Amino acid sequence: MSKLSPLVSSFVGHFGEMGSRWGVNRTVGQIYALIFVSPEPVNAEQIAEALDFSRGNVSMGLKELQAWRLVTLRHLPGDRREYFQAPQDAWEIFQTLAEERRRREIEPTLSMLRNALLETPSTEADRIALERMRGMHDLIELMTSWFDDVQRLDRQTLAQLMKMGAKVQRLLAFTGKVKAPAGAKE
Amino acid sequence: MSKLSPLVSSFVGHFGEMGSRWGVNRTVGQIYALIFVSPEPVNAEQIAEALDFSRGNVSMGLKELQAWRLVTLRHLPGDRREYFQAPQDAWEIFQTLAEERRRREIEPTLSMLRNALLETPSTEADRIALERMRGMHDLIELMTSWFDDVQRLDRQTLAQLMKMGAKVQRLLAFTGKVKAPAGAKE
DNA sequence: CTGAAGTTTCAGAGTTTTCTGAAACTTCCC
DNA sequence: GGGAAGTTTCAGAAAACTCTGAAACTTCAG
Repeated sequence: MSKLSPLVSSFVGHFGEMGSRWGVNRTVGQIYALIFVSPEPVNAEQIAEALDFSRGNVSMGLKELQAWRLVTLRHLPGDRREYFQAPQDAWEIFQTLAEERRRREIEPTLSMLRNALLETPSTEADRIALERMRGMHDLIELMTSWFDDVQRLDRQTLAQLMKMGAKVQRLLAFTGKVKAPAGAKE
Repeated sequence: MSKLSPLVSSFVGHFGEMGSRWGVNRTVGQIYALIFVSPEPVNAEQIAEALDFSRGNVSMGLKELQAWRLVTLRHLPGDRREYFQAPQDAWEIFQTLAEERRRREIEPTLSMLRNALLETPSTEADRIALERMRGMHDLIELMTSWFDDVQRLDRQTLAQLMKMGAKVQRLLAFTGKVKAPAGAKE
């Protein structure tokens, strides 16, 4: 494990660089990348050696990856150390990421907006500000509740929906006509 | 403009705090928030005074917001200064954000993966690593091309799709039966 | 061309975040 | 309980990022 192949090394390096854009630090990105491509589960010691990070740093990084639910813990029989592996199911990873990002990046703002909307504006400027906040709030609510719905769909349906892509429009147009005759509003 | 109301002040403060989670710095978050709720377009000087930032900092922040396409430039007749305003259409904002994030957070990784997939693995470990990278690559491609499709839909269709939420499943199941009789694969 | 009004740049100071490594802690076996 | 193996914590060093303010630049009117 000590020396990484050029292939793995460049993958790991890229994740380190991108980490900060994704909301984690360099270390965390690299640790994840390494675990993701490792054929076998790896332990903290192996990670520290392969990436040349301090043991403490790896421990923090692993803790954060667990908080993101991006790695899972494994125990090998007859070995007290903890081994880590990354779920490989791409959909599952995507869902986890979406949920966590929502929790960290969207929920706090939604709750701030909800609070703000309880206020009664005392000036014209505040009235306008509140109106705009309401617009933002409503969009976020719509997006997240749609996301909830989509997450509840089974994979097959989801795959079907995605493969359809823009063609879904025709399908919807058709349904619209069946349910609401031409000229009906909305 | 010099003194912000408590309402606006807390909105602006929140955007400052969240900024780093969203991939911009505190200044940029606050400037955007201020512009977003301002009843009238504002100029750099007004922003600097309202938020108590240096003029240079505001200039950098506005540049970045323009790079994100989150603010637009306006000129008032008979005034040489540049005035900024935030588009208010929630869908448009959402689209812009999605596009920019994709460009910054996803495209670089996609192109790294495409490159990696051209390699021929020389060891078993590399072969496995490549396989996993391919999984990641394929999911990202699927997601982004679906996203392209959805972005091309008109608003009404999109709104309809979102309001349907999970009910879309029934619709798809129905189509599936029409097009591919029970038992057909996929 | 000149200078006033406005904007941008950037070196360096200030602040925040990350990382190390040693110490403290936990767990498990004998 | 004692101690070996392993993990976590955390103070302070190092690195990265942000912000200021003065200087350079741009634009425009006269």
